[in-house]
Amino acid sequence: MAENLQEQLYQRLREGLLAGQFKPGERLKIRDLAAAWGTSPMPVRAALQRLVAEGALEGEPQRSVRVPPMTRERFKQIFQVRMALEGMAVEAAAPRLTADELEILRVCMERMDIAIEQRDVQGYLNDNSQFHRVLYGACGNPVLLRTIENLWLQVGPFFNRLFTEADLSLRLNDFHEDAFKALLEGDGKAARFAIEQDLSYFGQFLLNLLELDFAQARIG
Amino acid sequence: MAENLQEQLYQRLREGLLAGQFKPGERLKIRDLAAAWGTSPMPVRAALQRLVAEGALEGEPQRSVRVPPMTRERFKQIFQVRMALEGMAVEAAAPRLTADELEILRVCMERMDIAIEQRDVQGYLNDNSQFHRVLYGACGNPVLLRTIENLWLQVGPFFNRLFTEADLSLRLNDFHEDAFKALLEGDGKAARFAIEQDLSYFGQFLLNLLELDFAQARIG
DNA sequence: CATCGTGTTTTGTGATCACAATTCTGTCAA
DNA sequence: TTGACAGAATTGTGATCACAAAACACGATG
Repeated sequence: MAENLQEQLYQRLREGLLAGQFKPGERLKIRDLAAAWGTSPMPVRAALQRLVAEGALEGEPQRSVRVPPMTRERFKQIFQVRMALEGMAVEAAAPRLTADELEILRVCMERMDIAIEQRDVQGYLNDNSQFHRVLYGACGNPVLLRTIENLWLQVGPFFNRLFTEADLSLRLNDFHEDAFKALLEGDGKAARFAIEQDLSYFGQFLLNLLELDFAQARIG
Repeated sequence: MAENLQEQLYQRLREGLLAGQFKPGERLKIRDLAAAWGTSPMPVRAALQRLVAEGALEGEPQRSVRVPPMTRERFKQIFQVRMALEGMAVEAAAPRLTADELEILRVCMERMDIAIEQRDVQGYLNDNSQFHRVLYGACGNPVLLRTIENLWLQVGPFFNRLFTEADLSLRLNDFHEDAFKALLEGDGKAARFAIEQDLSYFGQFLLNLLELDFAQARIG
């Protein structure tokens, strides 16, 4: 249980980022976090620097690290890479998925349906995350997996923040089902296509939310 | 000139890695490097941790950081991702290349021809690196660019080490010329295809060298 | 001769301190 | 009211030290 202190703090920060607990543009100060966690500044510094190296945070020398604000451009840039890599991961995973993993995917889909019905945003996002994570995890390529996780970390801070229950729509789960059927038949190409459609649909959704957010920022 | 100390050390280590100055499996010890550079262990630690976060070095908790040994599997994994991302970068760069950048590419090709003729391995690798770097740099997607650079950093330590003058072949520059012609005509698809062939050819070459290296290790 | 165990050294990790660069705050001048 | 500027407070960076875990060397034991 007792790992490295800096590793623990890294995990906490990472989860916080993925959960959207930090506002884009917000500056994370070493001493503040150290005081909050009750540690010395040292492991906090290490954890922050690691996140900067991974692209999850941005920091100029001699200046406070901050959560990178999301722009249309950056979102599109990340999206383009995600599309290529996650598509590739699905296609590679298709012939390698075990029965257990398929079962997990099925359960995730069930729970997403329920979450949508109950308008439980947090639950939906969690299961959506797990669905994709399990799927990509079976691709057999750790380098690819790691790169994908990095990209998720870069979009996480903003989309968990913007996505509200008003945006929950049954359509969101359709592509998961398409992908699942294709995977059952071992059709990698079709699964890839379905996931790419999922990303595309979800991505367009988020892009709209981002525009709305900009508009609101201009007013308020 | 005087940036962050840890940034400077990071750059030095990075260059050293790309130049193949460190053997795969070699362990980099904080105090040793600090003594060698004449600094305190602190900025060295930060630089090493950054490289670990980028995947260029590997380190388990409470253990020395080391240069990851290259295996067939890992090489294929990295290669698969490189193929997708570098191909995408070329296609995106094709309509954006300026006349200046095209000129740089042309000069790189010229110099590679000369380097091959003179059996200047180091010169060839430098220009090859610059050729690809300039090409990808024009893709207009910083996220993509950063990811590609990370992957280069992961293969760098081993291929600059294994590639010797015996392996210099004129064929190596053919695909660059194909790509260049396609770029002049603004044909992104063709340029992508040429670069993918280049990667494929070069990658197969390196894979063979890797096998030879394994065989030698088994004997010697 | 091989293998395990023990004591020593090495090495990463975290805390504390010193310093310089940045950021903040309040005041003055246009 | 707005802008710049000087002082103070904040904050990242690097050095030094303390400690525990890992790596190592060497002798005991089968």
